[in-house]
Amino acid sequence: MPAPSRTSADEILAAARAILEEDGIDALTMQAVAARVGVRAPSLYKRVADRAALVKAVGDAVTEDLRRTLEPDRTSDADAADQVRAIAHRFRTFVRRHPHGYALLFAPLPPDQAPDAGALAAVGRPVVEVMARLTGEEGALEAARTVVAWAHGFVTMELAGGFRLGGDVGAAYDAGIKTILAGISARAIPSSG
Amino acid sequence: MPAPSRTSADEILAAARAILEEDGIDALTMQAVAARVGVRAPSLYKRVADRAALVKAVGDAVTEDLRRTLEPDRTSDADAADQVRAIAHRFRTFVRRHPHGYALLFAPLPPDQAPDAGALAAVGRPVVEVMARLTGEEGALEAARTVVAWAHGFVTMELAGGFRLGGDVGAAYDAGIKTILAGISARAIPSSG
DNA sequence: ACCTGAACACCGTTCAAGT
DNA sequence: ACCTGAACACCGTTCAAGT
Repeated sequence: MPAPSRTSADEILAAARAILEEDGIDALTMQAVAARVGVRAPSLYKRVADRAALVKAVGDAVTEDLRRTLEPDRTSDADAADQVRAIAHRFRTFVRRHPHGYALLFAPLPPDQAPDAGALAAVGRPVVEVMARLTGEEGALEAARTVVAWAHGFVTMELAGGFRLGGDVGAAYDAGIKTILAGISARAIPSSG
Repeated sequence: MPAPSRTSADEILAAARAILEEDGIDALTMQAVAARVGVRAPSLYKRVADRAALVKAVGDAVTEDLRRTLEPDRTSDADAADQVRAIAHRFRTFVRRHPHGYALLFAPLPPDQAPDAGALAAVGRPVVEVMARLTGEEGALEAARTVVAWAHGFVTMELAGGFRLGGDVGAAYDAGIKTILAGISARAIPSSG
């Protein structure tokens, strides 16, 4: 006799993400996920291979959300530097809203739990695209990497409490990106845009 | 009848660090540490409060090693920009030699396992010190934060595999720091040094 | 076809009992 | 004093048995 499904892979993934964001990675147990979707832990294995696959799926979902968040506004007529600043601002807002999710993307995880590295690398593509208008195509990738590394480092250290030494962290963030952009301009011959 | 000690807090800490560096944080179990020092797991509780305290001690020890690694060479007569580049280079070398240890410093850990945030923040002090010669005292802290955030972000993404898209990563690192320093120079009025 | 309790391996931790 | 086996709570995972 067929027994009706009481949950689904999507519901399990959503529950896992909610638990992660609320209580962190250590709280993301199979039993907690099962309780949240209303089954017992063994039933989860009908939908997901194991906990590692579930953690990976969560990381991949966060990656995709972040990618969408950073998509450039191609209808904007703001100058390229301002568009980079806008992307950087959306990035920091995302990370502050999803601190546990973002931390998962760079957590020291065994390979079977780590999110797809290619997809994660592709998240920075909008920055390369906009940067090409500041540096030309040749220098765009390197300049984008510098901006992305700085932004990632800044928010990671902010989350870790490394910037408590004073002042307005948001203002420091905007000052930082202006410094980076100034360095990029000083070292590149801008093209038309 | 007193029983002789078969291990010590120092030996336990060293064993924990070795296991972390060899096999990562998930391999750092009380049983693995106990086996390495030649006792059973319950005996560890005579020397360390619990696993959380041991993980924190490992992180604090890594922090202290990193702090020593980044100390500026105060006898050097290299110009300030070259000294910043030298510190950045020692930083990347340290992280590549101790990837699991460095990852631990920014891992999403419960508060009782996280390394001391104040000590971690103090690791960047040499950068502030040298930067003051480029920017003056007022701008040194902000400029140092920008360099530190960028360097941290760069190596973190390098470890996560985010820079596979090609080329010489070491050269990209040096190019990045030159860009940052150019931006700092462009936005600051240098003092004498 | 899916769900469940029971079972197993593993880990952190406590504690009474050994020396 | 320190060490140990046994025990407990917890977690991931498998599987035979239910519907």
